[in-house]
Amino acid sequence: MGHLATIKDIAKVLNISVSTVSRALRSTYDVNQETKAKVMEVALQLNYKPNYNAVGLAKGHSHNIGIILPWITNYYFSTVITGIQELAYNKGYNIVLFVTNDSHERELSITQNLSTANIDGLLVSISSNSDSCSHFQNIIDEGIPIVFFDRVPNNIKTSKVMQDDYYGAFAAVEHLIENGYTKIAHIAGHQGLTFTEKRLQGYLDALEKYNLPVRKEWIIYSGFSQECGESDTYQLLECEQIPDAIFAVNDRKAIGSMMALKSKNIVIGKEIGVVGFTNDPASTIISPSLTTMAEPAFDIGSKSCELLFKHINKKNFIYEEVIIPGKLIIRESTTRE
Amino acid sequence: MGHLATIKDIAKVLNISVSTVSRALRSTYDVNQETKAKVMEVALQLNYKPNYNAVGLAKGHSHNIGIILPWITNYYFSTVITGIQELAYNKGYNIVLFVTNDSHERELSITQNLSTANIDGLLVSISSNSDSCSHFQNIIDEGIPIVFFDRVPNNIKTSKVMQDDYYGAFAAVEHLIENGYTKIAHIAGHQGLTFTEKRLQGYLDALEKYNLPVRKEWIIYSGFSQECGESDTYQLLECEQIPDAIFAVNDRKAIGSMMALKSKNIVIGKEIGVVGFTNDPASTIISPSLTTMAEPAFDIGSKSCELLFKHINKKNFIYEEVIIPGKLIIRESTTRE
DNA sequence: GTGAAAGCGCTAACAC
DNA sequence: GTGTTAGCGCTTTCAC
Repeated sequence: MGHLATIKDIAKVLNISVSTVSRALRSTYDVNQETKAKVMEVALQLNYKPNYNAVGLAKGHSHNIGIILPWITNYYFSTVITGIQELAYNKGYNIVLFVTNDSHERELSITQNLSTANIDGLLVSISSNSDSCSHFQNIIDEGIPIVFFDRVPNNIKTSKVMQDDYYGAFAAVEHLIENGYTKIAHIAGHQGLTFTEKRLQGYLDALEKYNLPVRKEWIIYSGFSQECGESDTYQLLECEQIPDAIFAVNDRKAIGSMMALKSKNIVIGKEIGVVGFTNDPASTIISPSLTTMAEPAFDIGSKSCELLFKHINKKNFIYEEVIIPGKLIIRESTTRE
Repeated sequence: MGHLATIKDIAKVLNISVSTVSRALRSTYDVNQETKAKVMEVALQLNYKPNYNAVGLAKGHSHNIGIILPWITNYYFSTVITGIQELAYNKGYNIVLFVTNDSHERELSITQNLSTANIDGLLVSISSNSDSCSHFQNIIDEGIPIVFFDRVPNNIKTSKVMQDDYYGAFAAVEHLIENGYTKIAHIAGHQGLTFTEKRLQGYLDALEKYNLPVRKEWIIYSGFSQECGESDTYQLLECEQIPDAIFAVNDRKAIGSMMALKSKNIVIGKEIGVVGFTNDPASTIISPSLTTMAEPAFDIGSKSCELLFKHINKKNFIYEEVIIPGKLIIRESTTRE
């Protein structure tokens, strides 16, 4: 207790030098098979674990990757993290987690206090009101790579991975149209966020393709919460022309919307169709079940992590923007009869 | 780019020694106010960030705490992490996250590969089938403190923080009884887990208090998933005596149970009452809404973290077991008319 | 194939 | 109040 075994201890036991031990442990350079075997044995015996602080200091990297995101208490982000975790674990990297609570100030404070010496790379999903992203550019300039996922800034040149927000939205709205809905509203997310804009564009283009009306009052920007979905919907129900379908930027808002509709005794599907985005498990719990564009959250996580490792391993790795398609899951909320 | 500022750089600029810089930066010992101000200024100018690898090496600790838990993709655990994160952030600690996927093998591998030199303490919720917990005892013996939360082992002497599983279950079942349900079943979690046993005991004692029958076939152990809740319920419906209420070990199982009941057109509340445990947001999304014992997930996280810091700061801190009460939230699933 | 020694960035005696 | 120096555990030239 108290004293952890070091390579010095191993060296002493075998009466060899620390450098040999170091080499043996990492099976690098040419080291005698016998010596190596002995080193391994003693290491095991002494319960030796490398001190990553020391390794990091000596080698100039840390074995850590950081994740910065708005929240973890929802299906999407927690699943992304699980995907990241899986890959990082296999590569022997540790994950250091930072939660911004979707606050730009917190995001700033986190990035400014981040000791870049302790993080080999960063995976980030920016907060809603991060119009300026210079704090991330600074980090990149300091030499530590960043891969953005989901909520990506558009003025930084680095790898990004996203679900197919544009076609996802397009397909969701097209599905609504194919099912006979014609007055389609969109309850959107925070204005300014790239994916919010892309989903909006998909919505608009689908309407245009089918010559359906676009009404300003049918497009409402607000937050991403269930509550926002609820209040947006009440607002929609006050419109001069009441829509017959709602495309929500995510499932939480779609669910809020359904709650509002149910409270007004509006029959979902028949009177007003609702389609969401995510495929949150809650979409099968609510009744009627929610039609939604499923997001490949786990894959987004593992793909982001994969790209990050490429950046870490070869600097000047050409950045990539990866777009992973979603999958429309048709359920009851868009069924008319 | 490339070169990060070090205390040496600061020292060079001001033509003073590194130790003065070091002292000034940490505002420890007595250092001239003027010198200190200058150091701070240059540090800011050079965008100096301490290299925690080096600090860790020199001081023998790491600024990191680890979290090991089964999953993060559910309301409870992700909220606990958020609570931990909040406290850790304020104390300037980083969080290193490990997910076991509820696999004992993974848990073992994580703990065995854990370099204890890089973690000052550990917060853990054990996996379902971790009957043996010697791997955690080993870590404690190596000198790094552990605080367990929620899923705690009972053969390790260290701080633990839990919701009040026993009284929570007792109160939930008592609520059922007060509402006239008399044939109450319990769909439990994995056998062997402390909290599973405590909730079972609360259930049993409530029945006993009111002289209600305990039937073996009404108590089903299985996993914690919604699917398990569903299949457990189908099994219950096959019983010779069909229960008129179900107490589920958690909300996910309760929801699975409700799905099963709904598929059989059984009117929840009226015919069969259901009560859960957690207060997962899904409990208000499902219809009828689910009565549940709310768990103080966030507080569990921050309290665990607080205790861990106490252990870290004074070794031989007497361990504490903290039990945080829950709160019964009555909704429709236990309303008879 | 192995050892000696310098050094990664920082802290902490110990001098003065 | 400040400087000098050793050392944390490891990697890595450079010798041999």
